[in-house]
Amino acid sequence: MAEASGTARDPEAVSRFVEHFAAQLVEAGLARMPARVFAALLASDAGVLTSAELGEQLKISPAAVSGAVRYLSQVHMVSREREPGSRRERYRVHGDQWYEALTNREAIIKRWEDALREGVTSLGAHTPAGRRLEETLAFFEFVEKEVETMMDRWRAHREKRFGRG
Amino acid sequence: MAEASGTARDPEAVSRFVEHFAAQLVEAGLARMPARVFAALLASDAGVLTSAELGEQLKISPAAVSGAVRYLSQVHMVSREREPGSRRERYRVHGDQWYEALTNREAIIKRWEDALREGVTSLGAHTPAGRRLEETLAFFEFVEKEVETMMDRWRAHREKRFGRG
DNA sequence: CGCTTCTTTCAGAAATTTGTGAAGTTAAGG
DNA sequence: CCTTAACTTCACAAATTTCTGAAAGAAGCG
Repeated sequence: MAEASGTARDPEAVSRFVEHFAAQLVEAGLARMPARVFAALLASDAGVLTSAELGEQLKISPAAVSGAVRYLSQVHMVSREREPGSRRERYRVHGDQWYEALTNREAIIKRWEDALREGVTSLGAHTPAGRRLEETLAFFEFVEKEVETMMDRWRAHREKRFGRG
Repeated sequence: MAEASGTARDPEAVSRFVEHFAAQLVEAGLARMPARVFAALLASDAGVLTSAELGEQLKISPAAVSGAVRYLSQVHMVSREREPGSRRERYRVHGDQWYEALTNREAIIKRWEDALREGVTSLGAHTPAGRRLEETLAFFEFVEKEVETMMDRWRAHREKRFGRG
């Protein structure tokens, strides 16, 4: 079907993957443009693309690219680089760092925990509702700890299977 | 401020918690009405509320309640019960089952994995992009396994700390 | 069986979100 | 410094989502 050999990539095959994977990300709650930009980076051979390349490949305006990458770098799913001696900006998925970011819903979990703690206090720790909130809180605290050790195990697993990036 | 003793609950304190916690859930990607309904259930003493109670407490129409609980039970965050000999429906957060549901983004992860596998094939497993997708896939497969054992550990931890529900 | 009470469905108004074009800003390179 | 290439910001039009009121659909109870 596609001439998958040598150096040329089939842009259609790439696009199919990008749109399909982006759709899954959208379903999981990511906004559309960030999802598409991220998928495009993930599917690029170098793991790096310029704004212009992103805009062209995804058929979106510079403004849309700008908004998407701003979001993505805020949540550390991509990093931006200035290619020296040029005003072109480049965006990169960093193999490692992005799924670390995924599990780093930490900021979010922390806020859940804060809200729950407040609830326990204001509803009363000795009430049934208070106790339910307390248990929920305990769950998140537990998960938080576990995720940390899980990522350690992943890094070990990864190195064994793929070598040090 | 609130008469937090005895039996009466301060509706304002409850509402404050409900809206605050719901806001966090919304930020994490949940739709507004499901978030509010869920928070209300979580903050209720019995862990159970009828449609009418939800509508009244949250100042929303029966239609909105209906839509929210349909979604919530689809993703197993609440269960619905028919109180026998009445056409009142009741909705419950089940202590245990709901955070199991939270970690059961399984369906979603599975679809991510499918999309990634497709990408590996169509971009070529030997290409740089293909290899990146492969590693990402490996990460999700790893997480999937880990989450399972984590939930086992949680159940043990929970029982020790809170007793069997 | 019909009445009544509760829930669901549906069409549409209102609010929100999204993506664009155009103007504005920054910095490289003469 | 001035020009120019690149990115960003902003206001707005379009698309989408959200919630409601109203009508239709179940199911207990007489």
